Amino acid sequence: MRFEAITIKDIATALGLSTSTVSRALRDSHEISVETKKIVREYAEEHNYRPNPIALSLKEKRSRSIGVVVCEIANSFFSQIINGIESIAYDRGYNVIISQSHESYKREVLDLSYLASRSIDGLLISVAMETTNFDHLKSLHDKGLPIVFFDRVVDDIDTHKVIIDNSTGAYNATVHLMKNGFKRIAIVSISEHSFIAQGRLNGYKKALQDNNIPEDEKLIRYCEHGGQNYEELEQVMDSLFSQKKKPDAVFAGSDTMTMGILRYFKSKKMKVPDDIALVGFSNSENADLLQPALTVIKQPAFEMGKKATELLLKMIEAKRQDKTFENYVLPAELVIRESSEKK
Amino acid sequence: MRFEAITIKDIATALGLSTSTVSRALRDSHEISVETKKIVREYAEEHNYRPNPIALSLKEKRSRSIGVVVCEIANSFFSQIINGIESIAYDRGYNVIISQSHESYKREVLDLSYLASRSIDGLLISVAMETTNFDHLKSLHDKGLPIVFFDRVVDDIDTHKVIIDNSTGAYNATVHLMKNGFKRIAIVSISEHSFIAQGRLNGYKKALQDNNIPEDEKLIRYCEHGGQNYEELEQVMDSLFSQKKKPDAVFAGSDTMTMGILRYFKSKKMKVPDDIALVGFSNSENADLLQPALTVIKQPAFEMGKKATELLLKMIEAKRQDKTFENYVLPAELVIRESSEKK
DNA sequence: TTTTTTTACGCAATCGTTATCGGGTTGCAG
DNA sequence: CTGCAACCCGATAACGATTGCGTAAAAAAA
Repeated sequence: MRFEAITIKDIATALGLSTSTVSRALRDSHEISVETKKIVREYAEEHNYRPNPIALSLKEKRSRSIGVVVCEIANSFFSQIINGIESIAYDRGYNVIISQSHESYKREVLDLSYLASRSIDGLLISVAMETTNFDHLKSLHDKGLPIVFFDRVVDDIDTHKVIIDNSTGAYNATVHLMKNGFKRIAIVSISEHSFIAQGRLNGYKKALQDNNIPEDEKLIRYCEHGGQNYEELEQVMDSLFSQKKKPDAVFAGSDTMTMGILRYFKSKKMKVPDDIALVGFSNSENADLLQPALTVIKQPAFEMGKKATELLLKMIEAKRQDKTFENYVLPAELVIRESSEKK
Repeated sequence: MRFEAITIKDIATALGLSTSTVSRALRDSHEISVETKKIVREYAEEHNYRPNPIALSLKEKRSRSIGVVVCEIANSFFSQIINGIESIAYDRGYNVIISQSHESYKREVLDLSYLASRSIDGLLISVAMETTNFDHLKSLHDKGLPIVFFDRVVDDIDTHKVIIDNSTGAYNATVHLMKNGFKRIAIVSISEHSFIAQGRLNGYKKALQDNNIPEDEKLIRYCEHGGQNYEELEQVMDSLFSQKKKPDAVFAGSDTMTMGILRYFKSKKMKVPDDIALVGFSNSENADLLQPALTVIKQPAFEMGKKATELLLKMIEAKRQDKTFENYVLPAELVIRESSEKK
């Protein structure tokens, strides 16, 4: 606060001491007498002195702020993650600067240069779906900026990563559908290049294999933009359901897509689960209130944010940099509801 | 970035100039020769020089960051607002520091002292539902901190405010229910003390009056904690529906409560809208996918965030403080769906 | 030619804080 | 009585950037 903020200098002149003495007294240095400390502290307390964080940052060459890049704040999965990030950062006295990439590579590069110019101490990022070139991240990493990836990670940058066990999540969901009698299970996935899509696809395929159901490429579809625009999703769905042998269940690869697909079914008057079953990744708080109540794979978003932040702060505050990095994998939970029940 | 960040001093020594010359060259001062400017600029460009924002903050006595206090990030209404805030702040080069009050007065006070200690240039706040004493805000306001209230405002602090037209929103929703033939319309509102609850209640009452329906106090209920915990809501609903003359429609006063009430009805096997109609405030993106598709009053959250931020930045960047403040009122939109249709 | 003005740059202070160095006073052992 | 810690504290220099002031040299005016 610039508003008549009291500084160490003010205390010094008021008490007839030097700034260094005041500074030391407040930091409880042994080379200041007990009485002086007491006087200084009381005065500081009384006048509600707070060290100027900006001056400290300048001196310590650290901003005590961390940058966060997500695609969208207004997406329950990411807002829950941010919640987790905040909860740790707040406790440890760090600022959180949030930027959104809106899944755009260009915007992500811009965000990063902005964050770098704000001199962040570390970075938490879930890369945009569009991003296939990681030079902007590599260059920051090479310069020594502590980075922790979460959810959408970059394989060939060596640092901490916090991910969901996408494979097992997808596996469980697929097995669940098969157990409920569905035979032709389609998967609508986000961009094929993405790390996450790979994991989810692998789980899906493994589930088919383990149950001796042959893969059918016609049942595997991708949305390059992750269903951010409904039109893309609609096209993909149209092509999926214009086939002769239609799927009897759909497994949706992201929150936005799960909702989009449900919306698609409604618009086509397809009854879920009677005409078609649906299971999808989703962190919506209200999946139980949907029509039908949706079977979802729920991700521990809050924990993810917490864990990623803890790892980042550990890196930032480490005396010397550690060369061993964690690859923290969180389980995804299958919540079974109506949308996957055969009638 | 502390990572080998290039400073003005580095440029100066590299080019055999003084820091002042470099600084002025970069700021395009007229007292630097064209050639020198060119040399400096090229060198700066080449080495990707960025002025250290922390040093600037210290000098200019402003942090270029604004504080935001909301009750919950992971609530679509507020995350949409934050989205709006970010969109403006980002463009104007401001940081956004977000804190959550979780509707707790204590936490709100803590948040504010934290933000103040982070030396924010201005504050955007939607006060917690618990908060009835505003001294913490008044004291900051008196010290000269620019504040803009949004959504939940404080009447007796004189500054910019951005609110939703709660009264008209509630009025339209109530009239809509009456037009659809509902007679006993209950309102379940957030804390009675709140500014918002008052507006919504007034709209509700006015709608009844205008249609010559007598008010019935038994149909007006409050949740002190705004339905943050389901138990509170359940109790209120139980008492509402244990009456002899039961309501045939419910008007819910907040996003959380709207979802909670729908959940309540489902748990009690009450069919919406056949047994009971429901209309509520909600900014959920998926209200159309609910069972039943929900008639909601949707608030222009994104715009609200934008407008509040614009006003705040205007205050912050004003040479002299203006004494006339805007009370910006945004319209709420009634989106009609199944949950309010009589069959 | 001399004086004045302009040009183009450097010096040093400043923002708030801490670290380094140094200095004066006291107590105590040699 | 001297020397040397121990104790308490002050002056100063950073951190990176801006800015008022000073000034040498060049240009213009006298």
